[in-house]
Amino acid sequence: MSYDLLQQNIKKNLNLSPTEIDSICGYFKPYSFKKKEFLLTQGSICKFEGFVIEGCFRVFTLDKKGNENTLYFAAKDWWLMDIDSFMNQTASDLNIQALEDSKVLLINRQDKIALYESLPMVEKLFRIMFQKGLVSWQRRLVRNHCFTAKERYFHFIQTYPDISSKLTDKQIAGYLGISHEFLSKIKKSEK
Amino acid sequence: MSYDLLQQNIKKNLNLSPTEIDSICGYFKPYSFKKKEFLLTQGSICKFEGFVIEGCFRVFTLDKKGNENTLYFAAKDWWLMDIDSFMNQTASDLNIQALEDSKVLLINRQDKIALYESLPMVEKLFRIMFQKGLVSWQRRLVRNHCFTAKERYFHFIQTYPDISSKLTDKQIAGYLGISHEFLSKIKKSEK
DNA sequence: TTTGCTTGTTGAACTTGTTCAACTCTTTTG
DNA sequence: CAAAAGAGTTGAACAAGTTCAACAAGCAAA
Repeated sequence: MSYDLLQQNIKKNLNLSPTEIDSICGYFKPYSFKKKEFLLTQGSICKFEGFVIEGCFRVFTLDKKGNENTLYFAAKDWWLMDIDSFMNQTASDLNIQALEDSKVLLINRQDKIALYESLPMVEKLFRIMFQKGLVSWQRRLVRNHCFTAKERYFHFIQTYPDISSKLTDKQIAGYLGISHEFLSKIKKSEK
Repeated sequence: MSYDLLQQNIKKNLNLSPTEIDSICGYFKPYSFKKKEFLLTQGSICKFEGFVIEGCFRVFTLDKKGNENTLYFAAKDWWLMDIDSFMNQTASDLNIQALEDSKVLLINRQDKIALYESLPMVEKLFRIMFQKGLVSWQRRLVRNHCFTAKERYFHFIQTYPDISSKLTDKQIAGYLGISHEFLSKIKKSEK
């Protein structure tokens, strides 16, 4: 069943009773996205927070020059959201697009609020999740400052072999913050 | 009284009763740090989470080459912590140093856990705080990818005029992820 | 006040990464 | 299947940022 993965993911973060986990999961509804379909486009308001069951998504911004800057990829077992737009109902800066046919479990804002209110432990769950997220973002920034593009590339493919194998080099370059031409040269230099 | 600032800061994040805010504040104890004194050094375990009342701190890593990489500065009204080391009691990667004589309110790990347990709303408070933190870190990464060093420099001094005026150019360069020589050239080019 | 340490400045040579354009190869789509 | 669009490669010229070294200026401590 498609809720297994979500249940396991919750358990990894916080030790909750099966009943509690079940009621949390009950708030999430399954949706499918076709390859290239958008779950969110910049300028619109984020209506859902999600958890990926199958497939892969790319979360990115577009700057004025038209450069795509990838914040992160969300494959199976990853959370997917524009925190700011979802919580504050402001226009989003982000685009979220399916890289392949994908399945997600989504919760809308009203239900998320109801979930927080009905089960106080959910506050703790997300407090822990966001806390872990913060640590990863801080580490990523340090890597961006200390490492060269080449080092960042190898760190990425070694850390996320399952995700990086699904991606085109252009997408990886967007994540690393370099041009795809330069990534091509990095790969050549290593052969 | 030195707790006013912490009370205000909590209120900005979550609407709690005065009683609740008071009991949260009760867990925090005031400490003073002399200029250049360390609140945390890398390799040791982070014993405290803190809130700055007065002065300013720098949170940074040291890579193998000896480059100082500044994650952030924490002046008055900022939180200060190594989340990872504090929660998981693992050796810290971070150094936290007072840039001037400073005052902080600190809470130790045992009390933080007790605080979470005694007042469930504190979970929500920190969930919201970490959520906001995550958004800022995501935005900072995007800026690092889209903006040049010059643009990042002016963004920083315009966004945090109060903090940046306390800092040396070397410290700002460490935050922006560039050499201090290059920052000197950026400043010259703009005159 | 003198000494020493740290910060900031500048130039030259260098490295890293970008941009643009041309070409090939693959994938998608009608 | 044909056509078009997208992905990857390569080279040349360029821009951004680093490194090193030398020097000046400011600050701290004795």
